[in-house]
Amino acid sequence: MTDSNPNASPSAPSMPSDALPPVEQHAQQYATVRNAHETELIEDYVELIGDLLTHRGEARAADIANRMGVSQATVSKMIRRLNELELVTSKPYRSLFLTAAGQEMAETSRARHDVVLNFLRTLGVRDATARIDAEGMEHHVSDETLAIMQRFTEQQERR
Amino acid sequence: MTDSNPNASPSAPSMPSDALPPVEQHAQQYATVRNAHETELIEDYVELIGDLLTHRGEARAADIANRMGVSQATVSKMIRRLNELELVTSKPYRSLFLTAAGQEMAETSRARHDVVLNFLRTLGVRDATARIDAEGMEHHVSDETLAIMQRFTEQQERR
DNA sequence: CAACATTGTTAGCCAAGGCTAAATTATTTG
DNA sequence: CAAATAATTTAGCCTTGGCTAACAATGTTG
Ligand SMILES: [Mn+2]
Ligand SMILES: [Mn+2]
Ligand SMILES: [Mn+2]
Ligand SMILES: [Mn+2]
Repeated sequence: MTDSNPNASPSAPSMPSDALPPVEQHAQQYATVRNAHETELIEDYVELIGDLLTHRGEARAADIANRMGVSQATVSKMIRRLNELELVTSKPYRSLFLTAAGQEMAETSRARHDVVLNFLRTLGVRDATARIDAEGMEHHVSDETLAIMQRFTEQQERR
Repeated sequence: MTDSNPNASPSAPSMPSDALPPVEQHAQQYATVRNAHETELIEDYVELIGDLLTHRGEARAADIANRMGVSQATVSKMIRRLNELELVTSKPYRSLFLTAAGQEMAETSRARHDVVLNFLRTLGVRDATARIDAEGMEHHVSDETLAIMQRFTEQQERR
């Protein structure tokens, strides 16, 4: 064992480079990221389908492909997966709809996405940049951080 | 074409849900995320190897496996890839080292990681949470946002 | 220094998420 | 209403990043 660091949580406010965290904590960091990556594409699809239903009244595979910037074949395959996960219902050649579980996921994801996006805007990030960053960041923001972002945004607005 | 939205950039400060962005911009959001996901694991490995070299003097496959929370076989395969990308040099059964390109990537990634981590701490996120969130967020933060985070952190410290 | 423990590699498997090309099914229109 | 067009699905391919099990090399120690 080359490595054994029982304890190290220096919260010095701005040191250039902290000591390595304890092995278990470090592994947990990466595990959480791997976990987020398993669900984030699913969340983005469900969120997008919800948005299309809200703003366009229907969610067609071709629209999803255009908005995702991905081939129709890729979308078709993903729709099969969403179906198996019982997040959407679909009849061939018809608009998609969200199941109850799908709607819940869509709302949660949308709310989280909006908090992150508005937080970035409030910080002063340009809109186009904020949208790009929020699309990736949203999946890696804990509830704790999300609440802080929300509070921050509200406080800034109240001025 | 069911979908055609020429222009929509409402920067209203906290509307519940914005209109859909134009298709091309929307597709660009997802494309940027897909792109980040292609490089982020590589960055995390290189960053970790750099950190192990700095803090431990050597970077062994077993340590990486423990810290990443992943099997040794997975690490072994990834090392082959890092070799092919000429980011590390390795002789079998010896510590890894970073090439010049690898060192540069390690430093860039580490700096970015630290900015995000310290920003979250400054916001008031608990250390363990901040570490987890930073590990995922770092790969989805634009240079623009990074600069703003850095400035914010420095301003808060100067009080 | 031989046995045991640790470390590293290889082989072979799997699922996810891309792609292109071809086939199928609606929809629109002359 | 038949033909052309558009939308969707399927088939088959690829890369990435996991895994386990078996094997190989190195290190440690009685
Ligand atoms: Mn997203
Ligand atoms: Mn990371
Ligand atoms: Mn990192
Ligand atoms: Mn990510």
